[in-house]
Amino acid sequence: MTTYRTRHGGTLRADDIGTEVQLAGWVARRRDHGGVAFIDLRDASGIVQIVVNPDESPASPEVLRSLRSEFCISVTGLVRARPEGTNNPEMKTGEVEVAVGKLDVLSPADVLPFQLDDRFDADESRRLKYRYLDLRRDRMAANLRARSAVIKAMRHVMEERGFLEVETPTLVVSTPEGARDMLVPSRLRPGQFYALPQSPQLFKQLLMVAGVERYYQIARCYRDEDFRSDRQVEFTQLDLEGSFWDQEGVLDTLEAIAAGVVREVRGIDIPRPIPRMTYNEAMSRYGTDKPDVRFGMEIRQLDELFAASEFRAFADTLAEGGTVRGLNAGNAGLSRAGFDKLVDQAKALGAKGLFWMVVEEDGTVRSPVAKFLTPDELAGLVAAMEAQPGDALLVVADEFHTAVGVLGQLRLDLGQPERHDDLEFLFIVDFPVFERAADGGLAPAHHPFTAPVDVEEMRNSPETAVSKSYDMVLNGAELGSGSVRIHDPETQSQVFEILGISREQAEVRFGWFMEALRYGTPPHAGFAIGVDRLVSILQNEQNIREVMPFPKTQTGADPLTGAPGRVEEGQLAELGIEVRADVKAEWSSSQGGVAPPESA
RNA sequence: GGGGGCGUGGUGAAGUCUGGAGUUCACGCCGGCCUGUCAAGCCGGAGGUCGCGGGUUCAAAUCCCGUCGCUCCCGCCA
Repeated sequence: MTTYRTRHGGTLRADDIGTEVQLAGWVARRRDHGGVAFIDLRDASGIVQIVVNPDESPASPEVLRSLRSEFCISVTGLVRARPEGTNNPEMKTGEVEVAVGKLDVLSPADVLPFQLDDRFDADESRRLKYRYLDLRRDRMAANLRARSAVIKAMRHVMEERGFLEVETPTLVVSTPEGARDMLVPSRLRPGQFYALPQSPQLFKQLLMVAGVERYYQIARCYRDEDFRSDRQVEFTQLDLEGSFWDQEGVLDTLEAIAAGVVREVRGIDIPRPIPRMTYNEAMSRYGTDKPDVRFGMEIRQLDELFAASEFRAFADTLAEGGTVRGLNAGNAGLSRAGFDKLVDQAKALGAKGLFWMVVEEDGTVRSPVAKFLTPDELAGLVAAMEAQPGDALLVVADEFHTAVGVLGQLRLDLGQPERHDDLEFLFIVDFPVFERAADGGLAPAHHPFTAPVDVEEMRNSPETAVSKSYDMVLNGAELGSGSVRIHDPETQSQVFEILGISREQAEVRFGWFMEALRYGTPPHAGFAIGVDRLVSILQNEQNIREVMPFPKTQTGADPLTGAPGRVEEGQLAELGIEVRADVKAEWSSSQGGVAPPESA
C-alpha cells in the first residue's frame, strides 16, 4: 500500500513541532525568493506553509522551479516553529512550517482557466465549466462542508427521535397537478413516461399507511419550472412524516432540527421557541406569507383614520370594501424623482396608485395629496405611522391583497438588509385551505392532501377556511412547508370536489392513493425543508447554485458536461419517440444541445 | 411568455452616454533578479478581429437592427 501522507497539513499546530510528517495536497501559492522558497500547501483540512531551503533541503531546484499553481504534490519534512517574528496570526497553522526534505510532483497542472481566488469571481458559466477547479476555492469548499454539516445535523435529530430513513422511487407516475413534471420515457413501454418526483408526498403518506410511523429522507426533487436565484429544477429536501402526531409534534421536531443545524454550522444556539405568526397576521403586517422579520417597517392599517375622508381615492376604495394601508419607509432620502419611481413600481406591481408624504421638521406633511386631506387626517397619519421628521410615508388604497402585497414588496426593496448574520426563524401557521388561482378558480394553498381545520367550514366557506398547514421561514425565505394530512377518503373526496375535480377524474389520477386511505390510515402529518435554501442562508450566499456542487445555468444547461444533449435516432426509436421537424430545424440555427457522435 | 443588466488579451474591470490609432488598471502567464515571505517584491516581455452577424458613417468596442450566451426579476413554482 502506498502511503501518501501521515497528516493533514491544515491540522498542524505548535504541539506538532519536532515531528516528521508526510503531506499531500495542492500548490495554493508559491513565493520563490531565489534561494529560500515558500509554498502554501492546501489540502481538504486547510493550508500550511512549507519551506524549501537550498542549504538544508535535498529537494531539487529544478523540481521546485517547475512547480506551478495547483500542482498536486507530496512532501516529507520536519514540522518546526517559524523564526521569531514571522508567525502569521491569520492562519490556523501560522505558528509552524514544514521544512521540506523530499518533494514529489504527483500530478502537474495546466495553466488555470481562471484564478482560484476568493477575492473576485470569474464569470459563472466559466466557473461551472471548470467546477472541479471552482470547488477548490476556500469559499466553495466551505459551502460543501456546511452542506454536509447541515445534513449530518438533520440526520442526527431524525435518528435521535426514532425516524426511519426510507428511500422512495425517483421514477414515478406523472400527475398533471402543480409544477411541470420532468419526464423520462420508458423503453419497455414505448410511448409511455415516468415522471421524476416533485416531492415524495404520496409515497411518504403510503409509508404512514404501511405503519412506518416516523419517516425521513434526504430526497432529491424535480420541478420543471423556470430557474431563479433560489430555484433549480433539481433540488434537495429533508422530507419527513409521522403518524399519531399533530401540528405541535411536527413543529417541535422542526425546531429541534433548526436548532441542531445552526448549532452544527454556526456554533450558536437559536432563541427558542421559534416564534409563530398566523398567515393573516403575516399578510397584514408584512404583505407576504414569508416575512423577513430582521427589520421592522411594518405595514399599518389606516381604514378607521380615513373612514370619513373626503379624499376620493380613499373614500371610494373603502366604500368598495378595499383598505388603506401605509408604510413608514423611514428617512429614505428620496427625491421627487425617487418617489415617482416608487409610484411606477407600485403600479407595475398591480396597485392603482401610490401616495407619498414626507414629514417636515415642523411636523407638517409635504405631499402632492396633502391638500386633499384634513389637518386632523394628516396629524392622525403621522401618529399612526409613528413618523419622525424626515420620514417618508407610503400609502396604498386598494383591495386587501394588492395593498399589502405592494407595500410588502416596497418594504423589502427599501429596508431589507443585504448581508446579515442574524437568523430569524419563524413559523407561519393557519394557512387557508384554498386560494384564488389566476383563472379565477380555487386552488389548494398547499396541496390537495392538506387537512382543513373544520370540514363543515371548508364546505360552507371555502374561500376563508383555515387548514392545518404551516411554513417555516428564515430571513424572509420560505424554507419549507407541511401540514396535517387528510387521512379519511371522504374528506379527501370533498376537497377534490371543491377543487372541481370530479369523482371520476379523482379516481383516475389518485384512485390508487384513495384506495390506500381505506385500509386503516393513521392520522399523520409532515413537512419538507429545502436543504439548498437553508445552506445558502447559513452561508450568506445569495444564490443556491453556490451551495450546490454541480448546478445548472438559468437555461437548464450544465456547461461542464454539456447536458442536456441530443440522443441518437436509434435510442429514440426504441422509446417510440420522434423529434419534431420544426424542432430539428432549430438545431442548426441555435443551441439545440450537444449532438451525439455519429454512430457507425 | 414578458421586463432589466451584462458580454473588451488567460482572468476581473474601466473605456460605450458624447464615434476618431486596441487605450488604461489589477491579477495571471513567460523570462531575469532576489535566502523569511505569506495577495512576497523588483525589472523586462508576450498576449485582444471588443460574443456573433448585418446596417449607418470618411471612420464603430462606442450609434441602429438581429442573433447567441450568462444573469436578475415578473409570470410560473399543487
